Amino acid sequence: MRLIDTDGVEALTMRKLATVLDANPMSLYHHVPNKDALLRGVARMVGAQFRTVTLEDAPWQERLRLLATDFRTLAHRHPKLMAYSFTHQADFIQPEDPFWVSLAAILDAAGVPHSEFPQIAALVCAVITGVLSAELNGALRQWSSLNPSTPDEGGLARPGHDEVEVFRLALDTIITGLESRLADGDGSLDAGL
Amino acid sequence: MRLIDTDGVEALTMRKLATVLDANPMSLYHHVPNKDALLRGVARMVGAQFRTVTLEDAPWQERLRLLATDFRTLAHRHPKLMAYSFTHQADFIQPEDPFWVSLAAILDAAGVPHSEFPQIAALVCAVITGVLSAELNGALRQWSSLNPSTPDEGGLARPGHDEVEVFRLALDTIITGLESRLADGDGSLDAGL
DNA sequence: ACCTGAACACCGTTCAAGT
DNA sequence: ACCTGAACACCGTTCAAGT
Repeated sequence: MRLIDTDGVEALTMRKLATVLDANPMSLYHHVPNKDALLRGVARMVGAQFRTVTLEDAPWQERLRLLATDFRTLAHRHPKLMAYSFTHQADFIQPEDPFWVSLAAILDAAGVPHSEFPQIAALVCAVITGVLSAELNGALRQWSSLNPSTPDEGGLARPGHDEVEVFRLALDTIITGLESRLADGDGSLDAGL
Repeated sequence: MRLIDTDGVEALTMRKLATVLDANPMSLYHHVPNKDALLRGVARMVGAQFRTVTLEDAPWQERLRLLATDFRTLAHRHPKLMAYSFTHQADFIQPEDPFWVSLAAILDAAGVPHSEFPQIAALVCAVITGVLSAELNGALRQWSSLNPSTPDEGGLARPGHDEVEVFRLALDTIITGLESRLADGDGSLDAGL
């Protein structure tokens, strides 16, 4: 983790790891089948650190906001590893993970019909990890500083810490969108397609 | 491109490229400073292929939907490269790109106030590329097939092609969210924070 | 049983020497 | 001026040989 956090996942090398551990590079293969398995193991260890409090009786909107920001907090603790996991490990989120369990409970509380659950859950996961990885890899800051067509207005960019705001904005926007979807088609109509 | 499309970006090697081109590996360095610059160049060439028709007088919602699906079409033409670009090139979308120009025009038509433009634009880009890269790397399919807590229901997953639907769903959801944001705070209030 | 040195098949890139 | 062979400093992984 120290190697990954400071220099990025691609800087983690079986050989470097071995020297840090004062071991022979080949001894690692006694504990792990290969480098990919090692990275999956590390990612799962970090993922297992996820914690969130369950506000049973709060409105689902607030619970979802809390779940997402708790996830963001974890992601910022190991940005390099999480950015890597989001894009290289499609199975990073597992059904038993607290994150998924909480998400399922929240969507259930929101009244998402069973038939629509897989798609809505996938949508929420995709938006959260998508915005988060844009934030972690710098794209979010890049986009926030791109003005419409007048790039000579004021300074180069806004003061700073725009990224939390964009994350919150994205979260609020899909929450509002889900609200109105759940309001006007409770009988699970495939509205508008 | 042939090498990248078939075997992925990480399979593109200066040495392999050279043999495909019937050249000496070192001759490449006469045309390109290094491998990273080569990948940026290829990514920009593909990005420049983006085309979308401008429906000046259609509602902004429909224009945004079209922009996003046109972008998705391009992404699916070179999935490996685009997935790589999304996560490794924060400046993949440039201010002069048709995509960005169109997005700016659409948000303007939607009545997004100038002060909120950077954040809304970043939000839209993040959601589109985020969901798209989840789709390209397989995470979207993974999530769609994860049922709430009854993993023993019916078959293993839905028939197929769920992913377009999730993309459309995400798009519709943020559009609806933006609609209500633009409706109730036209004077650019920082609502709800 | 456990460990490990040497080796294999690769990388990106430099640089001096060729034409 | 342009090209390129050899070399450098790395990789992940195998495998036979050591203890």
